[in-house]
Amino acid sequence: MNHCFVDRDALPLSTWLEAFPQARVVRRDQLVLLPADEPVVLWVRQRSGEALDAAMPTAALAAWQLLVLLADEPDEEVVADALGRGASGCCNTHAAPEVLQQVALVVGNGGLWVGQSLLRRLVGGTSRALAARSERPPRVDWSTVLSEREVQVARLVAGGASNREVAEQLSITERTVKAHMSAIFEKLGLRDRLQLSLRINGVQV
Amino acid sequence: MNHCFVDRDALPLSTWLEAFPQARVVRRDQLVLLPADEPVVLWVRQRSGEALDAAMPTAALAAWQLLVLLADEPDEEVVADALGRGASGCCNTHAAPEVLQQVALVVGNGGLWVGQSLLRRLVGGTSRALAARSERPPRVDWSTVLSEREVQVARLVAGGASNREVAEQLSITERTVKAHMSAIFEKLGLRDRLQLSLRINGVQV
DNA sequence: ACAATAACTGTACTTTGGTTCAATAGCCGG
DNA sequence: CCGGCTATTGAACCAAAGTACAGTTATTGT
Repeated sequence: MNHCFVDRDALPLSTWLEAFPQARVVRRDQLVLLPADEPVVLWVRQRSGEALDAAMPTAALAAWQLLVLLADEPDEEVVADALGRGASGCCNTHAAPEVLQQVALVVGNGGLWVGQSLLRRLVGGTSRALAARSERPPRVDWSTVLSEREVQVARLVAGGASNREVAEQLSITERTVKAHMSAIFEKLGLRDRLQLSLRINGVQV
Repeated sequence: MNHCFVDRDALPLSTWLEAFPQARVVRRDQLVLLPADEPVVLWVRQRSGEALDAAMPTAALAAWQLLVLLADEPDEEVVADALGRGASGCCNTHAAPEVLQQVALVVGNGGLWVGQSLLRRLVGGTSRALAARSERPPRVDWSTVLSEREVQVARLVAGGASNREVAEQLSITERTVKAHMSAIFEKLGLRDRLQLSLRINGVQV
C-alpha cells in the first residue's frame, strides 16, 4: 500500500514520514497528477479554521484510493461530513506515527477508522463525560523515563486535575505532588502542566 | 495485553479467570495504584442497581488503558453512557470466557465492542447517529460560541502558549489575553486553560 | 555495609494564572 | 441615536503553579 499526504503546502510533519518513510507529499492542486494505477491511502490534512471543502478533493475517489482526513482540530461534524464524502477515516493531524500505521492497517483492510473518542461522540453518551483519553498511544515511552509514581501523577494532571485533586486522589501532600511535577518537567524537558498534557495525550510534540 | 478486573470487592468470577488466568483483580479504590508501564484492559463491573458513576473511575484513562464495562444488567443507555465516558466496550458480567476473549481481541486492537444491536444501529449511517446526538443536551460548539478573537486566543492557549506568548503573538497586552480567557471560560463553562486545551484538542468530550 | 534511588514532606519564595473592580472606543442593527 | 456586543487596557488582588533549599524514610543493588 502506498501513502500520499496532501496538504496546502507540501510540507510534511516529521511524524508522517516517521510512519511512512516512502510516502509521497503533494500540494492539493497536484493531487490530480498522481499515478492512477496503484492503490494508495490519501492522507488529507484539514488545517485549523479551514472548511472541509478546502481540504477534501472535489473529484470522486477511484476504487483503489482510500482517503483519511487529518484534522488539526477534530470535530464530530467534520468527521461525519468527511465520511459522507467517501473518507475512510479521520484522525488528528499530529497523531503519533504508530497511530498512523494503525489507521493505515484498518483502512487498508476495508475498515473505517474514526478514532475512539470521536466514534464515542457519534454513539452518544452524556455530554459531561469525565473520561479524557486520547485515541493515540504515547509518543515516546515516557513510562520508562518516569518513575511509577510520577506516571500516576502525570496521568491525573494530563486529564485536567489540579495539584490538590491529585494529592487527594493519591493520598499524599500537595507539596509532594509539586515535587513529582518538578521531576516530571525536568525529565521530559517540559515547561508546565499544559505541555505535559499535550505530550501525554499525544496531541503535540 | 494485561487484564485487570475492577469490582466493588476483589472477588473475581470464575469465568473471568478462565478467560484470563493471569488477570489481576482489584477493588475500585485501588485502581489508580496500578502499575503504569504496561498496556492493560480494565474490566469494570457495574453491579445490579448501581449507577454508572459507582463503577466507572473518575480519573482520566491513560492512552494504554482500555476500559470494558461488565454490566450485571446490560442496558442500551448504560452502554451508550459508558462509551461516552471513555469505555471501549460493554458486555455482560457473566459472559462466557470465550466471549471475554473475543471482546479483548477487538478492544485490544483499537476497536469498540458494543454488542450486536447497538452496532447495527451505527452501521446504519452517521447521519442517524448525529440525529440521535442532537436530541440530547447540546454540547456547546466552542468555535461558534466564541468570538473571532477569542477563538484565536483559545487556539494558541490550547497549543500550550502562555498568556505572555499569546499577547506577543496577537500584539495585545497580557491583560487583554486574560480578559479573553475569562470570557472563554465563562462561555464554555471551563475552569482553566488545561481544560480548554482538552476540549479544543478533542481529547475530552 | 554502603551508595543510589525513590517517595515523601516542610518552609519560603517567585511567577503565572485568573478574577474583580473599573474604563474607553468601535461597530452594528433596530 | 442608542443599546448591545466586542476589543482593549489598567490596577489591584487572590489562588495556584512552580522553584529552591533542606531533610527523613525505605528499598535495592553492588
